Amino acid sequence: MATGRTHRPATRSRGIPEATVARLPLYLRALTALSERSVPTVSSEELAAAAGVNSAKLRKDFSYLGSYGTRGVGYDVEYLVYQISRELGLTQDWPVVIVGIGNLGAALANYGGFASRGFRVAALIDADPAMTGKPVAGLPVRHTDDLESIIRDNGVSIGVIATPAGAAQQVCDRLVAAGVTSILNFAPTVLSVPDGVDVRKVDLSIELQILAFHEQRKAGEEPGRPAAPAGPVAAAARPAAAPAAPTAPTTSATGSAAAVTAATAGGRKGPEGDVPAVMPA
Amino acid sequence: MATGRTHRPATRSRGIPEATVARLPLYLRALTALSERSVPTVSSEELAAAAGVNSAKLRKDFSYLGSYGTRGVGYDVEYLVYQISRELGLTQDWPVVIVGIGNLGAALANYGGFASRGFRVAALIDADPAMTGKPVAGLPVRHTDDLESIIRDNGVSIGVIATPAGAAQQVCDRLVAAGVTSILNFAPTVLSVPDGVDVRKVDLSIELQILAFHEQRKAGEEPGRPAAPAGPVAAAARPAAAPAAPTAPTTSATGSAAAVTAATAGGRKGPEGDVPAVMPA
DNA sequence: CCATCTTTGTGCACGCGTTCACAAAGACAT
DNA sequence: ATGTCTTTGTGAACGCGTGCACAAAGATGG
Repeated sequence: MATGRTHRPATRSRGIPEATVARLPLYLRALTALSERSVPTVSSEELAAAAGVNSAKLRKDFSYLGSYGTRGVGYDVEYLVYQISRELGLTQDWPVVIVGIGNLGAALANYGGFASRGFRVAALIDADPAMTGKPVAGLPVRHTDDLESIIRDNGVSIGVIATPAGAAQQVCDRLVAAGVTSILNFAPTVLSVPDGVDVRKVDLSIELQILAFHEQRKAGEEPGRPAAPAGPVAAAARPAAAPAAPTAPTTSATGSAAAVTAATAGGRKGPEGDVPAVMPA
Repeated sequence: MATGRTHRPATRSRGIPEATVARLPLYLRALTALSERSVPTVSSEELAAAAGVNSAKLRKDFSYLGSYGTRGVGYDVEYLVYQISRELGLTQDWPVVIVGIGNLGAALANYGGFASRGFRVAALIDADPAMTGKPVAGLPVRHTDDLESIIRDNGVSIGVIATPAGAAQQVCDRLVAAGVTSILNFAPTVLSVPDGVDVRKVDLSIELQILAFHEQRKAGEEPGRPAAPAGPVAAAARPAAAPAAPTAPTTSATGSAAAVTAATAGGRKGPEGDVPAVMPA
């Protein structure tokens, strides 16, 4: 999976644990598949296998929603689909805007899984004037100048940011100021938002780095040390040069501290330069 | 953030907790930014703020790597960048293949954040013969028939799946059989892999559904019940019809159970039909 | 109506992760 | 050299999430 939740100290919303909420879409997908096959009921064991989780965990998850199962039989598929959909708020229509129509933004706009889950792309927004009016996925790209009015006219409360890192915080601020209270961030930056606004982050590069960590570990555990079976091409110390042990800083500690503080506290601008293309770094 | 890790019962690899590993890339990004600004040292407090985490957590995370800080001063930026890079295996060159060159696959191929982190796109692979040879992001698309030889010739151990859901498991099986041991899955399916293979999943739809849940909760807590301030357009019960209370299943429980078992146990084929476009559902 | 069998719902214990709070360590000034 | 001040590194407590294991519930068959 991608990264994870942003702050929210496990604020168990209405008694339903965050971990459970994160699994509900998984169950919903499996149930939808069963529903399409006209399967009337499932046991926790079967559904858990389909969703890739433990059956006890699944039952406990469902227990937070209420008792929708029948002992000795299992769960009614249709009924459970409806209950989970309702719990997730998927029985409503959620207008969504996508900001930043590069490669990724276009891919998201073309994504068919939106409408089927109650999400409707209300508008595509990009800062490049050359993009304005150009149709992407059947929608004309709107210019950033219209961001506020688009949000207000459509009652948008969920925004997707697919801009370069450097623009993300600024876009985020404008979205929030216009009334957006949930943000899905694909830009490789830590967004700062006021209380009451939810941010979730998807970061491809982080996922790959986590995989690399485990991959390296696997290779290291192999009997043969130098070359792993299907391991990476051994590239002698790519980074400039391995710095020696920490040396005493040349500038004063307080001096560097001030610089850092200025960069982060005032840091509405992404610390990392703009990423060349589109995807999360 | 996107979704999360797949199985792996918190197998603390070499003493470093999974949760810590997942945060290391975050620290690395913040440190890289500081390095580019030629900041020599950072305190845990400052770095934690830049990475959006608790300072105590950051210090504990670093303590798993060893004692790289200097009390009274902080951490040497360059040295820490090197240590984290090494720990994550980023000082090696990781050849990666992307399978499924639709909108999303193309976006990933064009992503500039790969090379800067030690990842190199070895090949782009697609099943559509019409795509074969067509250049995407400077690389000619290869046909699926060559998958095995590409993996072996380049020593690829990390694969990215950006195919429709229906093809994902099959592609996964071939990747694994050819020697891939880490997979980043963008298809909306639960992949089954043998032990020793890591799978991480990125699922856009799940992220949006989690946001919708919290958004609904916020709207529900507002004084005015029916229409939320910037809430969703109230669409009267979109789903077909709210099923009544669970009715006794018409077919026998054992009958339906068998059907489900067949669908999931044998289920190398995605339970959900192919998604129209490209992105995770 | 009773016995048996299946499957849910949950009490309980365990382990991981987070956070607090502080002692130890070192830099820096005098 | 000594004292002060900053910041790390970590012991310990707490809370959440997971998984076990079982009692309760209900279906099913005789």
